[in-house]
Amino acid sequence: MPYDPSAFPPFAVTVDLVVLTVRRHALCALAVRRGEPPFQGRWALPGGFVRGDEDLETAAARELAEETGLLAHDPAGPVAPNAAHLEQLATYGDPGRDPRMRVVSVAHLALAPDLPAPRPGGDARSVSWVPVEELLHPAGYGRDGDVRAPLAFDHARILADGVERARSKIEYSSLATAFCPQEFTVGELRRVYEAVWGVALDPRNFHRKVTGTPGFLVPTGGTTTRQGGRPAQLFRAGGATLLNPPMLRPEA
Amino acid sequence: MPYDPSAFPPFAVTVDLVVLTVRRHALCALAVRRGEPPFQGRWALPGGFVRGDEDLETAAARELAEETGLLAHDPAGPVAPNAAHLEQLATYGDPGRDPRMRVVSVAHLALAPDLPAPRPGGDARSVSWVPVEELLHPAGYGRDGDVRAPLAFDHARILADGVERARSKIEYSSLATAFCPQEFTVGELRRVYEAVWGVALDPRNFHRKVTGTPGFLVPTGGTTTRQGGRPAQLFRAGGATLLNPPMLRPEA
DNA sequence: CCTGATTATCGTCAGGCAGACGACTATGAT
DNA sequence: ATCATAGTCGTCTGCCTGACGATAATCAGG
Repeated sequence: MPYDPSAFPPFAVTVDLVVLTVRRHALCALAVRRGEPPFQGRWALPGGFVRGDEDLETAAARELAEETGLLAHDPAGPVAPNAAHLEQLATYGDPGRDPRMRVVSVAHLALAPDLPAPRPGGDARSVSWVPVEELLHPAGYGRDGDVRAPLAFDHARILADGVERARSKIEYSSLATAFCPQEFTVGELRRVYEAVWGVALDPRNFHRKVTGTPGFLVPTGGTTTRQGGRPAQLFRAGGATLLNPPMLRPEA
Repeated sequence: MPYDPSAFPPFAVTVDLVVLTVRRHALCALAVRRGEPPFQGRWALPGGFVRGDEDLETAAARELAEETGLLAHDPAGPVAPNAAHLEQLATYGDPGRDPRMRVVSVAHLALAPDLPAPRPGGDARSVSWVPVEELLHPAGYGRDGDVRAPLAFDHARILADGVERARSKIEYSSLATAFCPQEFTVGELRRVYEAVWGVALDPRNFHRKVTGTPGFLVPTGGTTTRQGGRPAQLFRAGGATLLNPPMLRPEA
């Protein structure tokens, strides 16, 4: 089998984004409404072609910025106020996943805090935060104008993989703080876990766990009462990235 | 930004394989010696181009079979005697990672039992099991004919990612049994963990843990004395794929 | 046959952590 | 003032783990 540079079939390579946030106690994903065939009028994940001289992660960060204005979080640099966690998720390359041509898509997962202004970029397409439940199980939903149809292409599977990655990763890492603003309370962090896992957690045990794990949370000294009730301490994310022992997800 | 099917740069897409096994108490990876530039004479991971009508996982399984004769394990089908675990690892696409052209490589991770005949396929290239320590830290090694040079391309990073995936995944899944033959003893399974993690485990606590986890191990009734000492019970892998609570990796 | 080396297997005990849940605190709303 | 709401601190119990003692069943060699 001698090497022949002309003997490989050409592929288009794209990045697709699973961008997750927590809004109003629900896990939501960024979705764009398709304006043209195939799958015209259906929801799809944002994404685009990788450029000829571009790194995969750079392409994902560029698409993220174009769609949301979010910057990918650089672990080495300073923490930008609108930084998001970004990591590679998986790659999808079935022949026929795009009817137009052979496309291999490197999906990425981004986690962002609930943005005051999650408005789309300069693009004219409709971009929205949609609860993942609606996107993954569209049958039971669809009040008023909602598109009651499954996601375009194989994006339902990509989204499901991204959601499962997020669900399992907040178990053993401090990644849940990526859903929170820079300063947050224990209760707000707990509501992130509850929204992502879809369960209720005991506030007292949760408080003991997260405040007792060294390096997870750093108190800032301030307090807030924005949730009502007794004022709560404000924290920032600490340096620890791994949670040991992990936060256990309750049985389904 | 109107859609233009001709506006994307063409990429070559390959699959690279991190095939791991445990031989003589050491974690080993399958490596091929490169016979031509670039990186002539260096170790590289096995891999090849994805065909035009081929699924990514199919391409990985095909390469695996070509290099080792192993079949990818089909969870739905019967357990073949030479079946290996195969899963997607990550995708590497830096411009310039291959000096010849723009190549995006979808790396896969395969875990195989120690094969009596791990001989290469019909290919003329030199294929060997090499301890991962030698491949990742070549400076301190290299007795007699060994190539004391780092892996070709970005394969050292791919291998490191694959090893880390295997190390973390045997913590919370029953995947370690993929390194064992169909029937194995608790001691043999323990030596797998010790080789992959590079630590010593207490045989008594390990025995209690694995035999006490429901669905992990199924006794076959037979015993063996192939390790010397008192005869040990033989087990098969049970149906459970998730270990809850996980097997804890001792601190480094 | 007896002895020691080797591996497997069972048991015990103390410490740590999680789930269940009681109690108290500090705010805003009525 | 009273209530609803959310936060924070404790207690208790059961499970799991790490450390380690003890026993069992084989083989090698005298």
